[in-house]
Amino acid sequence: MTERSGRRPAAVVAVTVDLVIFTVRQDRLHVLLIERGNEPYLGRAALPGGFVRHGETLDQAALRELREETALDGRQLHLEQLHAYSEPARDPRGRIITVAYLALGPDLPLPVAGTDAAAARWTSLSSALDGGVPLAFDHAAILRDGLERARSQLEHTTVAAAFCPEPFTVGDLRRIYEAVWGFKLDPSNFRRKVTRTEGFLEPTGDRRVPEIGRPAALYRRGPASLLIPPLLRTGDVTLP
Amino acid sequence: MTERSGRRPAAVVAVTVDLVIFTVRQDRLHVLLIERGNEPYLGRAALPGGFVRHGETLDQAALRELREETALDGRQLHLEQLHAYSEPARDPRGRIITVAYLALGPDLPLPVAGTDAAAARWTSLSSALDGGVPLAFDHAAILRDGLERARSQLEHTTVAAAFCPEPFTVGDLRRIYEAVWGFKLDPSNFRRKVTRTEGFLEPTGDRRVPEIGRPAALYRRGPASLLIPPLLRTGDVTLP
DNA sequence: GTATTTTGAGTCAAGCTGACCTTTAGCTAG
DNA sequence: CTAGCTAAAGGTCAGCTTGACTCAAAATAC
Repeated sequence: MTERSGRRPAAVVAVTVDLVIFTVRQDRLHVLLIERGNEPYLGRAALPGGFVRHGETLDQAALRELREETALDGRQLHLEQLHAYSEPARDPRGRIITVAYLALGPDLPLPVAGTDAAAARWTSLSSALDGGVPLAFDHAAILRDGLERARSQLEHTTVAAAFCPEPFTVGDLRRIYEAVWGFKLDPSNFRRKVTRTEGFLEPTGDRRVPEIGRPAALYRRGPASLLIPPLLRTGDVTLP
Repeated sequence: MTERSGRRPAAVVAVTVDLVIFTVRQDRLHVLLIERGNEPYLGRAALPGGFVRHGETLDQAALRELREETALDGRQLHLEQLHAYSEPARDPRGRIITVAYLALGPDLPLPVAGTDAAAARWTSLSSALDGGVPLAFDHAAILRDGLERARSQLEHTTVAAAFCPEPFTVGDLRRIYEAVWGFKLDPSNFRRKVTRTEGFLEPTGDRRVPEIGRPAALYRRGPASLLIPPLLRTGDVTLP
């Protein structure tokens, strides 16, 4: 910051973190939404989140909210900062800036009851985005940005594996991609791609026998984090 | 945010924006640094920036700072939000969160004198990052993140053209890539790539006669913003 | 005119992609 | 026991892109 700081009064604001927590259940992308128990937007659906406390970094606040809302410790899932939203009128209570985080995790245990959070539930992305479930504040825009980031991350990184409880099969992983991107992938070509990418998948040696079909080899997440080259070349993805 | 907001005291913080402004001069990447005229870090080099004012969005604050520091209107250059930095001890004056922005522009007119900003100057990335010019606050980390983002953006988008004053040649554009990425590209293959990417370059029909060498065709920026597929497949870039 | 420099076009082997086909391994129905 | 079903796993192949390379074109300097 510049020395201008001493002359103009600094705008003092409150800062929150909001979480876009994605998971895939029944082959469809879901987001964790809570029902607001206070004004404003009482009763409306919203992204989980809360105020940043004194002495806390944004990352720490996001991890704390994640733990409080989902009883997840955050060490098992992917968490990254998404964007800061600052429209002065975005919160009727006053000047509140929020920093959104994107979290990707396997089909998580449902949020614990009994916390001070109102009812939290997994909502399919289609219901959350088509206007059937109106969201509080600017959370619809945040959700759209989170979806866009998640789709991009799947193409360029190995985070898709964060959606899969270990161990998982190549088919499990492919269904993650299909749920997030919204279209089918060729199973054979997908397998060739992910198994040839060094460090993406580590075979456990075991197999899983499904109810129908041939048994599939099981894998763990490997050490690689980047997908080079990316998974697709045609970069257009359609909304669900 | 959740209803928890009403029970716990919200941490009230000041928010600043800091700008990582890159340009390419003499085939080398440069960043705009100011010399601090106030405590803390009096006399140290720092990224330009300042406090967000009341009723102002972060984007507006970043554009305003950009205008104040560089006399640029921001309509000609690329500006995007980079990351929010929130380490409680990052500013000795107290709890100050900063949202960093990345700006890419052509070799800009040097910052106007006479503003309340202290001396501002273009600093080569090598001097700014090798420790020869220690930066105030956590600005060294912000600068590294900005460089990483800029390198990634060049690979996946057409923002490299934002570094070039129009009209420009394919060689001009290639030298941008070489300066930001820190290695040479094959001129012939680079030309094939960028001219075949639909909407990247629009020929003006004119040519530019250089001091030495064959005249080069001139181009304007096209409407495309994404590079599909990306420019490289080997994704490793070395620091300057 | 010759040397030099940069642009611009072309060649070619190697590798990857997307589309498609075949086989394998388990289950279930009859 | 066999036939049929499903999904996994592996293979084929034309077409495209890439990276390395060569070569011609257009200007200036000497």
